[in-house]
Amino acid sequence: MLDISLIRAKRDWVEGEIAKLNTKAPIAQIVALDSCRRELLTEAEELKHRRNVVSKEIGRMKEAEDRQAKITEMRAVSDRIQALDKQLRQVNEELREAMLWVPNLPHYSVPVGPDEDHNIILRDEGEPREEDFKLLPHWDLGPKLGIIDFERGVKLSGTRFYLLRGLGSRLQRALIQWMLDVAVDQHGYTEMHLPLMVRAEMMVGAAQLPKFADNIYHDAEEDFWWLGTAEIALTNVHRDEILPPDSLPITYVAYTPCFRREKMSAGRDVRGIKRGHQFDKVEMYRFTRPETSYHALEEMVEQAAYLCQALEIPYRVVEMCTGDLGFQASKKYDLEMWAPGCQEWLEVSSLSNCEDFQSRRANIRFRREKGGKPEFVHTLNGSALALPRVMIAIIETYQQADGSITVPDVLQSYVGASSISA
RNA sequence: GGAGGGGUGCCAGAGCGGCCGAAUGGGGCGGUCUCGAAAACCGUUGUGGCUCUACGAGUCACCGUGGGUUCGAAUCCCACCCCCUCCGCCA
Repeated sequence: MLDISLIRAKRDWVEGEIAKLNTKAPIAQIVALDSCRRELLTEAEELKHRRNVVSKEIGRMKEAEDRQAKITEMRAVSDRIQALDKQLRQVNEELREAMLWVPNLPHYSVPVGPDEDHNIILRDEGEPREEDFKLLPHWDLGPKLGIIDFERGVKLSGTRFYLLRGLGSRLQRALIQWMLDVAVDQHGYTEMHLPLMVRAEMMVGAAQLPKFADNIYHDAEEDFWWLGTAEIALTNVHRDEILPPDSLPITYVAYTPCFRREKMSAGRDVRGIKRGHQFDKVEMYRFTRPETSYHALEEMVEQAAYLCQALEIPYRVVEMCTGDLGFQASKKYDLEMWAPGCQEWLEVSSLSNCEDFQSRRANIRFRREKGGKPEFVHTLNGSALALPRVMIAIIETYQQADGSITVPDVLQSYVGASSISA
């Protein structure tokens, strides 16, 4: 959520920034509702002041006649207040709802561009593999090795579901374990185990609702919402808190399954394990002071990139342009791994600085010093990494001429094997 | 799932419908005393909105949440959320 006073003071500038995002927001409506709200508020509060004063007088009055006269007068005042409050409630609700549809604004450093074709490839690491034999895509190699089972996944749950089997399952578990260990042991993150379903307010706080309701699994009976990413739960861990001085930065890492309806990408990426309704992910998360959040973002990019390097898989770092920033981010980087079988760059990580966009929604603040005024924290999130796509990259990159897969060095002790064969 | 109890400020804990933004104790912060510390004593200790002649002033709101009754609600009524205890059931 943006600061309403920013919209009030610099409306044209805000509208210009939103235009860069190649999206729309109900700014005109917000400005109108805001001024309406303040008019109603002023009148209501003046009347309430009068009522407070006179009501105290009534309490002290002895003469029944005087008393009754004042009570009659105040009855009218109260009726008016009630009417104003009712209007005010409605205006407030409309204003809040409208504010929830306004996207975050881009950081000044973000390149301006209408869509993903204008993203910037910052760097490219590692040589894409070329062989004299044909490198198979994972959807062929996986079933051949008995480590991915598409048919039975579909039998159980329908399209976009699959099973991992044997060393395939173990390889993924090894990756999860290894990535958590790196985050905790090398980078000092605190590991979290989270609820996978949360209340609707958490979805609003993390800026998933109201805009992305279509993409979220929802249990109507209990009103539980399933995580599309651990970011949603992590954002709300410190909801409605004022963090004491010296508590920042707070850094968390969590492994969770993620659930997405994928309504927007119906018919796309249906082959293989690239885009399922359920996938696993290790997520890094930080709460920082405003002045350190961009440094933190760069650190997180390096931490995610380290994983790609350690796995010895070619990857690249892409900086999102304004048109591809999404709803919550002020600045965002993607990490992509090269999958030589399906000949595709796969997004394995997305790292964002949301500044105070989520912390305003979820009301997460901190104090610089004892007695200082509460300020909103900055929140950052980044995958480290998304499992299915890393699995694809490993399976395709490490395949051998005999059809087996060599296990990357860093994972061998976790997998308990150096290669996977049929 | 059944029965009961409860949600008040940083914590504990009071609170006849007006004198309650809230007693009292503890904690924190500042000070007196002290070579220093402890003890004792004194003072202080929330968040948000709006307005303005704006490093300040005024005002409104906030005692789980949302409504209602009333001239006036922490106090009365309704709904919801959460917590605790006991019983039942269960990985």
